[in-house]
Amino acid sequence: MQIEKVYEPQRFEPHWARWWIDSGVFRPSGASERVFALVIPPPNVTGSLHMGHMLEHTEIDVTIRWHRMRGENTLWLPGTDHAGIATQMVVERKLAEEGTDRRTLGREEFERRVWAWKREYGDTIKRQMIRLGVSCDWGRERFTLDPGLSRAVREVFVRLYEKGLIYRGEYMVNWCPRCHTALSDLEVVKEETAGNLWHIRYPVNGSDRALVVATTRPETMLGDTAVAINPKDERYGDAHGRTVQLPLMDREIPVILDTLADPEFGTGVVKVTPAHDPNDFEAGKRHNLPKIRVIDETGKMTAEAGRYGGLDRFEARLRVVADLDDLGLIEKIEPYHLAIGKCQRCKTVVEPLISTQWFVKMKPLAEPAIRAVEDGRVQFVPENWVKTYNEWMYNIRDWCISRQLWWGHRIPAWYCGDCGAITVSRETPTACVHCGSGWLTQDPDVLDTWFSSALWPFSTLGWPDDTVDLRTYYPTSLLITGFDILFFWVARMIMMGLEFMGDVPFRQVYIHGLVRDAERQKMSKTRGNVIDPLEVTEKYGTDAARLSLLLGAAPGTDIVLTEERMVSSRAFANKIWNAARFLYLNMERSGVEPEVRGPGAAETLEDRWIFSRLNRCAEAANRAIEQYRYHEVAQVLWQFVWHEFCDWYVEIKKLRFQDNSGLTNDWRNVLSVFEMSLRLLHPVMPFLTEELWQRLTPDKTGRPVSIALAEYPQPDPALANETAEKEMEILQEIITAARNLRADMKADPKQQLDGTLYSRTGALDLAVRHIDVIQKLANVRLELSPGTAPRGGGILRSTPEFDLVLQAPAGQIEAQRQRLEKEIQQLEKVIAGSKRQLGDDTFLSRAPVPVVDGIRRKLADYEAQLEKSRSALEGLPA
RNA sequence: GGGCGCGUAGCUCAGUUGGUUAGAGCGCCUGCUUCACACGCAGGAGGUCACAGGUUCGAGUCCUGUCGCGCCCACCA
Repeated sequence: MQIEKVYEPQRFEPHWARWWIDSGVFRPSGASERVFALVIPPPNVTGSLHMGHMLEHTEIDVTIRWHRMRGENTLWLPGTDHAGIATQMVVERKLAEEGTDRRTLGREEFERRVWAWKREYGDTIKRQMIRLGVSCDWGRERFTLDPGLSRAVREVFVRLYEKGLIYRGEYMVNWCPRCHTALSDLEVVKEETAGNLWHIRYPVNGSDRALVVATTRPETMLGDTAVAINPKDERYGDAHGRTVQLPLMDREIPVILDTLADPEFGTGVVKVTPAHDPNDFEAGKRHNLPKIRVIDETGKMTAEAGRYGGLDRFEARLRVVADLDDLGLIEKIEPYHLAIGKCQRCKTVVEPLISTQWFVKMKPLAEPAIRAVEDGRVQFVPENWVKTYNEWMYNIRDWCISRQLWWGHRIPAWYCGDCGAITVSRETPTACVHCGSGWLTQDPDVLDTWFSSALWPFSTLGWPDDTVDLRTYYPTSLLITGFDILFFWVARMIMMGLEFMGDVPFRQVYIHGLVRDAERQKMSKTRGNVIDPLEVTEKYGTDAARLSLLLGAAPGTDIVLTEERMVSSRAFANKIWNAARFLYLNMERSGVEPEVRGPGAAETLEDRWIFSRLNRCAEAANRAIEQYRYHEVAQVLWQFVWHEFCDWYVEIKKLRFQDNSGLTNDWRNVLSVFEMSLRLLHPVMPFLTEELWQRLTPDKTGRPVSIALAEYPQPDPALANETAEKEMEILQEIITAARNLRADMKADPKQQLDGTLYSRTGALDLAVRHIDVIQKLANVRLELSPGTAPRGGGILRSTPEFDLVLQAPAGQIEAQRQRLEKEIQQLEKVIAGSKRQLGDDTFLSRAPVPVVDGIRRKLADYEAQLEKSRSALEGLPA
């Protein structure tokens, strides 16, 4: 058998990757357990894969594999970033045709091309989406891809509309002048920016005085239709009922009394621009003020802005300020920090504009969703996300769902050219429902993508039809996702699920951390600080990348991902690989077939021990996955495989193997433990374990075709063996003590040292039985003697169980002296601590008995140990 | 302004319900090319658990406050 010295993941992953993906979309029948998850982008669509996805998919994948290996059927619902994934597929293919490596392009250029290709290859994209089983309705292009989802979207829209929960209204919306679309509140990101607060004088008509208003956006003054003061603000009593002259526009506008003005802030006087500020808009409604739009959809000043018309809004600001300054109307300018809203997608400064849009009334939908979480029908892991969820749900605002984009589900509303009324309909209407006219035009807008995403848990199962899938799989059991889309998606799925299915969409929501880079920055495509999964999986292997992510994935914490971590994960993969290499090569040498026949009799201590440890490991791993403690899974397996199986078990077994010995019990047990370890590891490191498992069992008859379908090891009380664990522990202590002494005296590793092991306990008998193991692993030759070590016999290390004395080469006792002195110091410290506790009556009376007993026992050990160390120190030659 | 979270070894982080001398990986130091693995083996150094109080027989763990950091939400011009 040829096995490479170093594990080269690239050689094995592509083959299994294909299987991995295919296996994902498998539909069980009569499922008992359901898993609800996002699609894992196929490896050939890596363009859309980033570390955040990878973490999410890894956690999902671990969970799915675990369930499947436990014989529980899973349904994995492929999910939602259809357009993104499909586009990336096209782009990847296009690049491959061109022979361009996407990594040489750079993010920006890549994104640019994605957008270009999106338009150019729209048709191909749609076909690809069909292949992926995803769906999208390309609104502006007027054809429908997936009748299912489109139908569900229209159904929901119509039902909500008929219930009065969807309405069309003129409101202030967040408008992106670059994307030319309205945005929901959530799509606006606030950015702290240094700006100015301009104080502008507005002369009061029929009076000498002027009202000074403070504003951060002077250009909007062109659209002012009032000036507000607080009714309680005594400073401006004389201005009540008067008007002011709006500078630059020479318009007379009223002074209104409104709580909009906060006497504490600025001058206490506010300019009111109902067309360009949400607060002013509300105030304008209260006072029936005209709304003058001075900025248009492209961010340019309108004709209403007089001589500033046509100017860019930022240019206009400079001109307005300059002109006001010329007129001597600038009272002062103070620097001011403000949060400017920007478009999440393109970072353009958002412009609040009055516009007619479609909205969903959220309060009636939010209330049942709040209750569902409160009474535990939906459970968050970790639980503290409930607070965040509630915070948002209790303060929820109506949701602007119409978008002026060219992709998306088109709004099923038609306007009548004759009577102007709206017809909302599931099917394309032939006549206006109000006047019967046939002159109908569909609303050109499309829906927010999150609108259809919110329907995903049931639309993917066939809703609105009453399908078997729907009845079987709704509600699903688990959603794994990031908190960044808690509001965008999770909350809305819960609301829609309750509204249309009458039940929650999922029982549990596991919320993972965000992936951050070494500088603690959130990794995101737009920020450009991503570690490219393509690169790292190629460099370190997908298994190593997965393991690195999992090791950091403690619930409730973010993940800092560094290359160092992947280096060590790769080392672990290599360690497993080489353990296998050792086993397989030795099997050949021994004439053993590389297959597993199940464990043989556990005749030796190390066998009883490793089975007991394996059992504990299985127990911990199962529990950890069940509780979504992925970091613990990884850690527990790492510890067991490396530091128990490799470091001790295999090392001991080396002494047992002889050439051509055939299939001994030793072999059967080693292989059995290794094979079970592979199965335990499989969800965490699928490729490596699959490859090794296949090599281990070349004859597949009677076995699952893949390790992914093999049984996940479950804890078995019959394997637990306290005695073996305790004995092995002492054996390890003896060996470690000997190695310690060797290191202290700087012994040549090749030189076998003589010594004596003294013991009055079972350790002596243990040592007698395992003297070969001790002598080989520590490279010493020991005599065994009952009793305790005599003074001055050599250098010593002792435990409550035994004293080990080695003959020190001359001149190497100084290290021993220092070590003993330090040890004595430490012991004195802990003895003092224990004594203090045991001397305290309240402690004795209140602490539980086992705790007190434990400390008593420990104190006795410490004291015995101290005695030995002191005596050893005194026994050292001066 | 409101809410959430974090501050533990040089670095990145664990530490389930308070209970023996606080852990891991990386890095560092010492010694080893021992025929599975230098992506390795053996050994080692390194922490007043941010600070100050409090509860308790006992606090890294619970409570209060302070300082520092991060995130989310919010219509104060």
